[in-house]
Amino acid sequence: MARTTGSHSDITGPKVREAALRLFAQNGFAAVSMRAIASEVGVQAGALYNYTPDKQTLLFNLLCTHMEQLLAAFSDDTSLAPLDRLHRFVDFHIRFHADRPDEVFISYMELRNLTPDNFGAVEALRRQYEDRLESILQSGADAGDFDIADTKIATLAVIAMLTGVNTWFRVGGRLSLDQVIAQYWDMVRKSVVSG
Amino acid sequence: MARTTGSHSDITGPKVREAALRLFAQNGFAAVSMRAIASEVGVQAGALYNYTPDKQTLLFNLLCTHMEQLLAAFSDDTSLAPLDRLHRFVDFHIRFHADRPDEVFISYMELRNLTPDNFGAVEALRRQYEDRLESILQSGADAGDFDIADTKIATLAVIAMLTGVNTWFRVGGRLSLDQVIAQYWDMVRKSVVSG
DNA sequence: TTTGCCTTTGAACGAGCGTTCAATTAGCGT
DNA sequence: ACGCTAATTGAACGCTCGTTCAAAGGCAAA
Repeated sequence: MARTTGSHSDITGPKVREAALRLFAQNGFAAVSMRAIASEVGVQAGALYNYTPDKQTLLFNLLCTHMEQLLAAFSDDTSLAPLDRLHRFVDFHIRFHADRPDEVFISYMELRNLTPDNFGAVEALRRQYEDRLESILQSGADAGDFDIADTKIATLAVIAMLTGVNTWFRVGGRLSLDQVIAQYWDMVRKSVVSG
Repeated sequence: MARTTGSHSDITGPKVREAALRLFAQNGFAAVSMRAIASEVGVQAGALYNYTPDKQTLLFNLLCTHMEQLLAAFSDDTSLAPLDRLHRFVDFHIRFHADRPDEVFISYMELRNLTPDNFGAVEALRRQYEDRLESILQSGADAGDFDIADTKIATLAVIAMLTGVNTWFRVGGRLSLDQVIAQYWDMVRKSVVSG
């Protein structure tokens, strides 16, 4: 046997990325073999190399795509009051991340499995995202709406807190996503305003 | 050659755990071979099996020991005011974790490489620690000192925020640990009190 | 219907993996 | 000084890994 009935690049390509994403998130990059990914897709391992030059690039593309979608999805509105901009950021961040648990997970866990070059590229994208939040906090601090000792630290503190939602939140759990967002917004708001 | 000059169990045992800890933190459990650990210690791979029944148990012991030391190191004082108890927790958590970056890192990253039984044991220890913080928040909420919608969520939010320090803090960086703790305490305090 | 390309197979490669174990020897108790 | 024990070596086991590639065959255009 060689080429099989129904085989097509447009179908197999996305399936490879989806299978790799799910398996990397579940078992970790190093613990997932190309054969395991192939088996999930329903092809032999060799066929994967029509869709990625190697395993490393497969991971890199997943992380890059995720970060680019994250940056593209959030649009700040600098004409709003800093507090409203922050509110929109918190709401967006929690929702976007809750929708993509696997992507978020590998973006944090598998960074060290990137080559130095690839790591640098992903880090640069992450920093861009952090800068979006920091500029909001800086605006609020400049306007006197916020009381923040160091905006860089506050940025990292808020992002860590919000991203932590992904470690425990499950749809259909005790609380709805709206309830979760409401409480996190309450805590974030209080933590940065004067008082 | 067989037994080598200076070889001794009391020396090699700790060296194995230290090397495994460092390498697991640096490269990830799955990416570190027993031969790599042995090489770091200065022995052959076979010698490691005098100190651990297998690689999995080596990881499990590292995580277990870390969690047990964490639990043993923090002593709550329920006679204090909730705000003071929380202050002590924040200070303790950041200092303890900043002192053990490798242990903290693998405790978060390598949980999924544990067998289900081992995972359950470590999870139980982690939950004990979270419960310590939650009881502080609950006390403050009951006393009317804190304004918290859901203490379980607030617990996870605070811990995520505090543990996030480890992803960027480095001794000798722009800020001292005391400065970092001061700002995090400010943010945590404001996020839970009324306002 | 034929042609040629695109996709996939399946075997193969060398390397490295966790783990075991008989042989060997350093160091300690006597 | 000597024998025992504990620590270590080094080779070997069967297995899986990422990756390559000639061969094969489905599919679309002509």
